[in-house]
Amino acid sequence: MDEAAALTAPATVDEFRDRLTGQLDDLPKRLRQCAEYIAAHTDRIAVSTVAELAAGADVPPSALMRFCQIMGFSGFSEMQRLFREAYAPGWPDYSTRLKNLKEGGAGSPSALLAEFVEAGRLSLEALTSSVDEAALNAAVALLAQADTVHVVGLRRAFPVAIYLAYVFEKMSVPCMLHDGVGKLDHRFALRPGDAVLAITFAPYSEETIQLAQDAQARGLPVVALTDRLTSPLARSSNAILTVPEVDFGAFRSLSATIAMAISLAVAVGAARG
Amino acid sequence: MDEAAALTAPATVDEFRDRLTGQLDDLPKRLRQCAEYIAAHTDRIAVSTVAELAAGADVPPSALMRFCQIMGFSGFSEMQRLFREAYAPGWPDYSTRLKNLKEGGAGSPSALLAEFVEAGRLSLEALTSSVDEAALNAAVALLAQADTVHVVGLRRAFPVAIYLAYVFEKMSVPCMLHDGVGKLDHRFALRPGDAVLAITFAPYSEETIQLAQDAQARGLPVVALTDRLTSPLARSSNAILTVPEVDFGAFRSLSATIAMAISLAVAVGAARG
DNA sequence: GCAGAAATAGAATATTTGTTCCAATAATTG
DNA sequence: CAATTATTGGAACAAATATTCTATTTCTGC
Repeated sequence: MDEAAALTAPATVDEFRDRLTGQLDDLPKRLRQCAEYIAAHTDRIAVSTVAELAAGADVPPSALMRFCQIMGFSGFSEMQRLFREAYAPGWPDYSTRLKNLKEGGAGSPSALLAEFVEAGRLSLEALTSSVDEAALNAAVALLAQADTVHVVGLRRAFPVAIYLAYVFEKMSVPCMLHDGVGKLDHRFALRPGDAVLAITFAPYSEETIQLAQDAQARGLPVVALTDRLTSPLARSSNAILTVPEVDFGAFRSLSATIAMAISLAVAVGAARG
Repeated sequence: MDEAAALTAPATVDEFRDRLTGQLDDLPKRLRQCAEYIAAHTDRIAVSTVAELAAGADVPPSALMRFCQIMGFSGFSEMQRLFREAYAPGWPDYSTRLKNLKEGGAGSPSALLAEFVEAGRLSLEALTSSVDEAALNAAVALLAQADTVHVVGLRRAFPVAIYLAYVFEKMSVPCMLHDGVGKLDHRFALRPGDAVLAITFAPYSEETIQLAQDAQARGLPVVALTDRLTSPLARSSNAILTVPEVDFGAFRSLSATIAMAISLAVAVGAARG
């Protein structure tokens, strides 16, 4: 009676999402409303009633029931069971432990740690929503074609530059780190066919911007890793990657920046084979 | 009729926990079973029925109802509402977005990014549960008393060492970074009254271990930042901080390590005033 | 524009789930 | 040890919730 696809209910949340996106296009009006609301509020399924979800999607409860059946479940309860069981996430302990750490009192080492952990975590989560996949792919392509990758990043960006150089080395990608040691200026090491990976955050480092401009002027591709699209690097780069780092106090956690950097480096290494 | 405390229901999850631990001691057998089960499975309240929780606690449903009332709620439903509403943040689109990133296919840049983000996040969460507060406080005390802090960390630990040096500098803490540039060995820069902060992870770097041993032999305090308590640094350090970093592929995210390092540095800076 | 099919809304129903109450039991006190 | 009080278990009840059904509306293809 039913369509072939609907015979078996999704057994995991991932399967559920796949089926949802797969069916989204050929669905009548009300059912599509359901699908869209559910897609945007998947997390609430476990803790809501049919009536609540239906109200949220602005459809009558019966429409939502039909939606559940379209998705392959016998009804709402069966669908909800999937999400109630899948709902195990780190929530409980994690925030409790964080709270315990903070109890040492403001300024205590463990309270500080809790703050930095939280800043790092927020940064990472924000990164998943702000990442520009097209720019990331472009950046990988540019660097994968380069003869030598020149990495530049100073001050607070220097740890990231160092780590990038380390990863590139491990992946056998020819890489030169412009570290400013001895105030030596290696700009003439830039050769045709090379590419530059420039990293800087506000307050932007003059030397980094300079090198990026130089490279750009000589026709070399530049990839920028920075904090916003309005960064001074924007004008002189062919691909711009931004990371929304959450600061605590005067210091940034670097978690998101490093995650982005290492992904970039590994992808480049892989693309070169 | 009721005890004074029970007149008003907890308005937040934290208040709930406080009241729970407060009452745990003077509770009859069955109610204590409830309290203990609930304390251990707080996260399941939002997605379970009275019957399920009661079965888990091995008490009849009515006992659990009485427990809800003892806690100040009118009944189970009211208690559940607290947890259903409190549960909004964190999970919802985050894991969705992560999944979308992964959909680029294994090995695609955005899939890699998703993996590294996840590794970083897990590392940070694990850090909150594994941190040894006593060791952390001891480490801060040791470094706060030092004339000069010597930071050493090479290879994959080098980015962390660099960042520590940067933060110490910003906080006006006298600090010397042993960076191995030119293979110069600065071990004779260690003066009485100084302290060493040594960072290394498996495979451990010989030079780092060496410097720590030297310092220890000369009576200087050594703080170790490493991956396990059985690290070779353990023998030659006065305080040992371990970070449980989750790797993806061959590379570690460094998120937890950096969070620990920066907390340590800021706490030391603050302690010095 | 007219069948026929598909989709929809809302009311009616069935089921699950929460809640109360009281008799039975265990603990406490004089 | 008896009397009183507190605690417990389970059955009966009430409320909330999911589900089905059907008349009505909206699409679709000719």
